[in-house]
Amino acid sequence: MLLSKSCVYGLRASLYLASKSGGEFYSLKEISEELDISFHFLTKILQQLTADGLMESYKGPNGGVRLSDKGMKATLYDMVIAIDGPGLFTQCALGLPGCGSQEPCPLHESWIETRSSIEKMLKRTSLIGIAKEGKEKHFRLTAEGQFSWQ
Amino acid sequence: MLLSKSCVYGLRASLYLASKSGGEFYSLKEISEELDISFHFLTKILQQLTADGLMESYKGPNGGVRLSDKGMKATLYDMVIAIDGPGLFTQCALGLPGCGSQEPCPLHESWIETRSSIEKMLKRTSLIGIAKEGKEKHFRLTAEGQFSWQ
DNA sequence: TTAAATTAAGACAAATTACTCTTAAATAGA
DNA sequence: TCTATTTAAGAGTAATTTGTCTTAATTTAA
Repeated sequence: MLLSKSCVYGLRASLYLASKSGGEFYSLKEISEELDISFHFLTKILQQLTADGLMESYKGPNGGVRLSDKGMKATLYDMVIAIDGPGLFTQCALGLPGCGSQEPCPLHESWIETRSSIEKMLKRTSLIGIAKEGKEKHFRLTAEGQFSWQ
Repeated sequence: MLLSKSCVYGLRASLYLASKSGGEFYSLKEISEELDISFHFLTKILQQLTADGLMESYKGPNGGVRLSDKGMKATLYDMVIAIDGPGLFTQCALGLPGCGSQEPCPLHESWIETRSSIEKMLKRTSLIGIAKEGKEKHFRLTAEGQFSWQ
């Protein structure tokens, strides 16, 4: 798989929050139920995004998480980096540590091109962009499609 | 990671055999040592490729494996499919089962484009093509670069 | 015929990823 | 102040991937 499950869950939750974007906090319970993601697992993942400054959290009744200013400006690339790290965009397709233009593996040239097209795609896709588009096009964020962008 | 470790090992071994291409059998011991891959693990992986008809094996002294006729004509795509399966080329980037042009996830359109560029890259790259090019360009197949295409 | 070399197959172990559970800390509101 | 609600943190469990080991089957050659 291109992205880890953690990353996919993190992206879906980020898009959920981007679609709300009223500045309020949304509880992890609500998010996990709406998106059909394990509550505790999602908690861990969003803690990473909070630690990274892409989200903010608030404890106690009516607490929850929301996108920070940084998070509101973020692209999918930022979210992927925060959760999966930069490996996808830096590593050799054959996993060879010394691979580079100096001493390339057989896939090097092709792969850096493909890899950069993945990177560009994620960098040009902003959370708020999708949230806006989602309201028109009713994208699905869950397996059963129960989530609605309103 | 884009490809599993099994897949990467399988690709590297396939390229190794393509670079020899004399029709002889090469022992797994030799291949695993040259490419610095665990012998038993590599055995398992190449058994898959043998089961898939991309390689042929022969037991006993001077036994080993070689690319079959099918394997000699194969592209990296064929090898990836045989080891990792078609998931990379069929699945939704967000892992949503029902995702498609009917009910797309937010990444659907971008992802099928990116996904197809990965697919095209792997499909246009044949084992023998790389073997030929490797002899000119001395690509690396190992971390330490000890393998030479001759 | 026997021993050595080799792949095949399956059980096992370790590492990583995915997920769950429990307890602690913070906060709001009664 | 007390209780309920919520995130934080960490330990624990399960599943998957990666890697190892042992035994069996096949084949060659002495």
